[in-house]
Amino acid sequence: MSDRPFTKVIKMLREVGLRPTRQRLGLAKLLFDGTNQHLTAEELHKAAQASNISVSLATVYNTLHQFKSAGLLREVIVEPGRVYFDTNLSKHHHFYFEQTGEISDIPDSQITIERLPKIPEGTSINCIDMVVRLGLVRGEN
Amino acid sequence: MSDRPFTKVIKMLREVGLRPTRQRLGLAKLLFDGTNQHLTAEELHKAAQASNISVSLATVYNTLHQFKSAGLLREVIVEPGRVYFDTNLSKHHHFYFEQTGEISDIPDSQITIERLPKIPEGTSINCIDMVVRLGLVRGEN
DNA sequence: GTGTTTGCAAAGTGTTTGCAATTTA
DNA sequence: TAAATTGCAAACACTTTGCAAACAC
Repeated sequence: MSDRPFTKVIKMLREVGLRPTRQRLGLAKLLFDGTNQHLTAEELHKAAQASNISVSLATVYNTLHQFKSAGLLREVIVEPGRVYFDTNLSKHHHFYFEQTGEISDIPDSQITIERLPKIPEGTSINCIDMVVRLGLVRGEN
Repeated sequence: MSDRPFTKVIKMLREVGLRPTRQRLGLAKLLFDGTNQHLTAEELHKAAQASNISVSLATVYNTLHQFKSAGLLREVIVEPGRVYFDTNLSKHHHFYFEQTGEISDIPDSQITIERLPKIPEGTSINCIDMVVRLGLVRGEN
């Protein structure tokens, strides 16, 4: 850690037009640590508490949506009633472990969508989300 | 309509071990009319009311899950906080119209997943869900 | 100082559940 | 009659919102 550990994050936030408040800096530091993460708002809130970053759950929700709108995060929907936010912005798809609720990335190099369907006139593709749902072999548990 | 319009549906329900109650028959008739449908519980409940099929929303939820467990329906998740049920049981993927919240089927013949990713040891693929999210061209609205 | 952001608590949305009354076989 | 099913209302999980206080520039 340098003596100005927030410099990069501050810059990142300014670039997308968000004021670098204490809460945003704390959350950004947890999120953009260089690893690919898939977190719900509650998980991030707990992680923040564990790191002594004082921030309310409502602010975590707001911040996640601001980061998403700013293009710093992607939303992943695999389960009813729960939204994951993904720090990996590159083209990729997801494994979803149905037993545990865990999500992990599938590198784009490991999967190929060969033919794309004709899309209705007047529409354009925003994105293609693929989820490979995994269970345990032979009904183990 | 024959004079025994429920014969097929009764048989279908018995085959999956569900008693053919008035509510299930009514909902099944709406769902399995030969077309591919993508309905939420609320939508089905409204459709039932419109057809003078008296059934509570709680029963619609229960019935949809029973039909799903019985393999008569598939669940489609494209949006946080809303579950669609799909009457098309054949292999296929979905278009999702982000403006309207509508879902439509992509025939499996129009799309191909070429290489499948290596899946973690001890797991098996339950299913692969692909959602092609569509917007309007050129930011029209 | 001015506009932005935060945090709380309340409200909202879609879904599930407990249980008594009803229905099915 | 025994077991399954229904419907209501309450509970639920997750998320959003209104607004006064706190903060950033």
